Amino acid sequence: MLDISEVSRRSGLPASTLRYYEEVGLISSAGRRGLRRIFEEAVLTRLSLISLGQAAGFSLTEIGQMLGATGTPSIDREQLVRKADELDRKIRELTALRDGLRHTASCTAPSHLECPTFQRLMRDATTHVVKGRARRAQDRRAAKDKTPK
Amino acid sequence: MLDISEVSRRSGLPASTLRYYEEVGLISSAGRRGLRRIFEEAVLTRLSLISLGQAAGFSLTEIGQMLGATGTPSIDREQLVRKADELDRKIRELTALRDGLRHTASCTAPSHLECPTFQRLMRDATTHVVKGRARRAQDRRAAKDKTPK
DNA sequence: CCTTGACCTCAAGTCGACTTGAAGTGGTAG
DNA sequence: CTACCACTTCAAGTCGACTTGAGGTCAAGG
Repeated sequence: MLDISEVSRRSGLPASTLRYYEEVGLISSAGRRGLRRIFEEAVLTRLSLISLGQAAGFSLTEIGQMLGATGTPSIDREQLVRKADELDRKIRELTALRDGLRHTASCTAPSHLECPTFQRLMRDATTHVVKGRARRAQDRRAAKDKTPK
Repeated sequence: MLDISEVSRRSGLPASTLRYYEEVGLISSAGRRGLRRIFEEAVLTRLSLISLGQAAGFSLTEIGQMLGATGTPSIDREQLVRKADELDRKIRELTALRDGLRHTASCTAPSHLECPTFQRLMRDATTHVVKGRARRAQDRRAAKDKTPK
């Protein structure tokens, strides 16, 4: 049983963030001692998963879904596979970008923008970045229409 | 020479975003026809680079630095290499996360949190996520101290 | 027993990256 | 020539993810 400062110390997250996470249902405390939250050790694992998910570019909402909204961390397998595929795409993008940067750094062409290798890398990598952007914009509009005010 | 709607169409970005990018100095227009902005073709390349950078998790500010604040896209080679290394780290993180997800999806253990493979993947991957978080928090505090109000 | 300080709540603030809306302007089709 | 409408500006709003601050509570040490 850990108090909030202990969780903070061991997770590296400020107490304010832990309270916030509890408020939005990402973690839960095992109860209170007086006013004070007490946490189980398991929360540390959950916090690791959250940080990891964030590093992967998922929103807290998505992470909440992946971890199971309600306490128990039993997860929808199909959803996991979808997320993994998403990550695969992202990794390919980043790899292309990294190669692009490396190439640009060592390319002796007068302007790397003229280099065909660079151009190809870029075009490849950008295609579905834009698609993703368009999709998210669409999602936003759809959400807004459902809640017209 | 393209007008803003043409750039919007070909880049997939709303006109409002293009104006915003110009305002913050990420792109520039070749001039005006009356009130209306006109852009060179080259802006499309630049916009691709910007989207790419975003997909890689860089802020617009960082992207501005990478692309060269002032018009010309000649870039600091050393900075490029640093960014590439950063991407390498991020790619490794994401790969670990992806493997973790895949493993979790197929693991038959009663709870994947008890699976040693999963635990190792997670611990490995989270370590410097937390470091990065701490660093950014530190940066914020430093920036605030310099501009005490 | 009383003070201290780590914890609490709740409202408001911040930051990045845009979007939205109202009100104005001017190139061009009819 | 004039009406239309795509463009413009500028201020304000939004969203996610937190942080900050004021004011309150209570367990433990002196």
